[in-house]
Amino acid sequence: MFESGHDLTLFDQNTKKPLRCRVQVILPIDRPYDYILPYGPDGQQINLEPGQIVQVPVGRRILPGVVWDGAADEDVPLKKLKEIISVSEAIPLKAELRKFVEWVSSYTLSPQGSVLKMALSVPQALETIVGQKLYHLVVGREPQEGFRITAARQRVLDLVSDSGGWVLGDLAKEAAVSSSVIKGLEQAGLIESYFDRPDFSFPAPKSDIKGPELSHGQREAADDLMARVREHVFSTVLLDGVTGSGKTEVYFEAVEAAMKEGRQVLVLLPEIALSSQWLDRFEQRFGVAPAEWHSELSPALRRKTWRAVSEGKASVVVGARSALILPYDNLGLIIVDEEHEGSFKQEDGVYYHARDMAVVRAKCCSCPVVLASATPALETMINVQNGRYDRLILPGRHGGAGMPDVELIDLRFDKPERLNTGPGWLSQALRGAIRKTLDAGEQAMLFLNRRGYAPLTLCRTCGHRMQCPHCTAWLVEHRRFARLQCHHCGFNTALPNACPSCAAEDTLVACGPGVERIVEEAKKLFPDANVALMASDTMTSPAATREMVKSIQNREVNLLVGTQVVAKGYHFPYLTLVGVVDADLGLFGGDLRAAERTFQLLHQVAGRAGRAEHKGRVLLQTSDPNHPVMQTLKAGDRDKFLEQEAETRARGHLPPFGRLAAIIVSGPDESELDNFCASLARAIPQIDGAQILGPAPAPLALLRGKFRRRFLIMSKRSIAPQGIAKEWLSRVKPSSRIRVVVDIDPYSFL
DNA sequence: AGCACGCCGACT
DNA sequence: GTCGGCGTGCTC
Repeated sequence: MFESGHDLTLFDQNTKKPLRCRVQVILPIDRPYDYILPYGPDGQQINLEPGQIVQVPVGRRILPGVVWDGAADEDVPLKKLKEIISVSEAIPLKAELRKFVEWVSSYTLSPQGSVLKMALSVPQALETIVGQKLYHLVVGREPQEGFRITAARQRVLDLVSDSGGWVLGDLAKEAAVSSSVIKGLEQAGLIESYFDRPDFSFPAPKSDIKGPELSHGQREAADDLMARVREHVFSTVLLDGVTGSGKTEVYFEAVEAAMKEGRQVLVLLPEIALSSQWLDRFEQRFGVAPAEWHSELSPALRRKTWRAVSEGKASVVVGARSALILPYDNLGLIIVDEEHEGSFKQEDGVYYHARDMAVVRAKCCSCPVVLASATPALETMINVQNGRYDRLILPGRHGGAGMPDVELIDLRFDKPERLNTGPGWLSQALRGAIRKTLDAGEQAMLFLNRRGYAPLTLCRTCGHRMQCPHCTAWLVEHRRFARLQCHHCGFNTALPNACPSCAAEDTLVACGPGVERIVEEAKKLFPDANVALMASDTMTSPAATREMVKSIQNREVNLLVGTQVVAKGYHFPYLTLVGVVDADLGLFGGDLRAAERTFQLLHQVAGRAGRAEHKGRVLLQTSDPNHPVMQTLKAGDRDKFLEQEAETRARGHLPPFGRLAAIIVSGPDESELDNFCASLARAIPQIDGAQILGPAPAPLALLRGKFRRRFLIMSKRSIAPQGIAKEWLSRVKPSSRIRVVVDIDPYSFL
């Protein structure tokens, strides 16, 4: 395009060709495009360095992009080329981040532009930041002849004589004048305006605050971490310690060491929304709040944080997985807390596991990464065993409280514990234990990882089951709202009076328990108790959560019913009994990590019992008491569980002893989908050390109105499934109505 | 991801 | 005869 008006200077003096460079734009495209370098005021082209952030025309839009490494392709015809529109004042992306983007892209099989888009997720941060126009007094200036200081003008002058600057609107309002009065004063030179470039820095954490006294074991671990931080070399270390062993205090020492080195720290947490307690602890330790990074941030705060991170003005960032790809100025330490948490796996857009990518990021930055957990993922433990990761073990519980006793309540029909009076979900044994706990003035908690009142509603007359119209899933009754809800797509409908199938009235019955139903039963059984419900839909705001936690901590509530949100690190010092209503719940569904997740969750829930001077007691209601998960929970033997789980996985060549990639094919037309899957199946390659299963209907065969099928690539550890997937899928072209996504290292089997 | 181009049904 | 549905393909 020659519309730029630079016809005379468009060509380089020597080659007579305009200079070009490669720019990766934030489109789902996996290679950079070529662009003509921009022209300076002197008509000369301005050379740009890799990493510089630019705005470029793409089609008929203008998009951000990044100047990429490597030479432009001189074969692209000149008439196709467009000129770079502008260069952002933001700091160029470092080589280490560009490498990381390339790595994530090739590992996840996502287009490079999609990965880059996550790094440039704040378009406002790339623009030139002007700031607010502020007015202040010109000191010592006398009004010119004929310029009268009226009462209105005087009010303005009185206000602007203070030290700060005034925004036009505020000043006019406060002085009760119109903006023309202010403009007039500016014209007369009595006041002047300036642009206040906002300060994007976060207050530096104070490192002079003395941390808590560490035990000998904690001190040793902390010293090890601090030494790693000072070395500036990549290493991965598992910080392994039970709940209450002080993992946070230990890694805070490493955080402090990094700050003293002048380097930034990233702390990844699984659920930032639920971590107000974490933030409080940080503030206590370091005197200031850290920079936060998660989806709830306001646009203004996002911009400020992005800039501060890239300019090294935020020394500690706490965030969800997306904080991993921010443009750090000098990252010196990454901490992944609760590293076993499944929510670190992102499953939309770019499918990546933040824990594993954190290790790669640390490698790119030559810094240590700390994985902290009381129940490490099997993957992590195996990496410790084969020497890829180091491990620091924190001894025992802090403050002397022992681990709680775990007992199993056998729910099988012939067992006496099951007997109870009337219908209900709480066995006689559990009821008795709750009674005793309440009578002793202590707190009890009932755990059931299922929201709502009942997971299934059916018609007593015709047997019709209330199902989501968009998903293969039952609708869950939420009695508090008299509604039926789909927990997969959010579909929501009023609980009908009559059966939608046979029109019989008042025949719909709730089947199975959800937490709301447990609350109902608990209130009936223990009318004297103060029962409270803690679930994600009752903790809608941080304030509501704080309120709830407070009412438990000061014992207004003595019988708590909760879903997995109660497992997340709250301290309830008077809680001595935990009853798990259905310990087997997570074991179903053919998920390869079902046992592991159940163990982790129940272990964590069990850890809620008995933290202060009182010993805790945990009762697990199970129909499968001989299951390894139940047996190892009872024995309190985490490593035994991991050992058994490792054996099971090794036998099935499952991760981490083999590799998996899921291919999810979806579309609105079922027969078209099946046809495509058949042609994919015909093209399945024969590869030594790998096999491809499928197509199988994905467990949620219908999700959000789309039909889904699934293939699974299983390969030996030595073979990367990425290559297989790429080669195989490239041979069968889907129609545009069919979507194919590749999920490397899948976690969710939905 | 957008956005335009392109080819078949209900309308001013 | 056109307006507009969304299927298809491209973006340096």
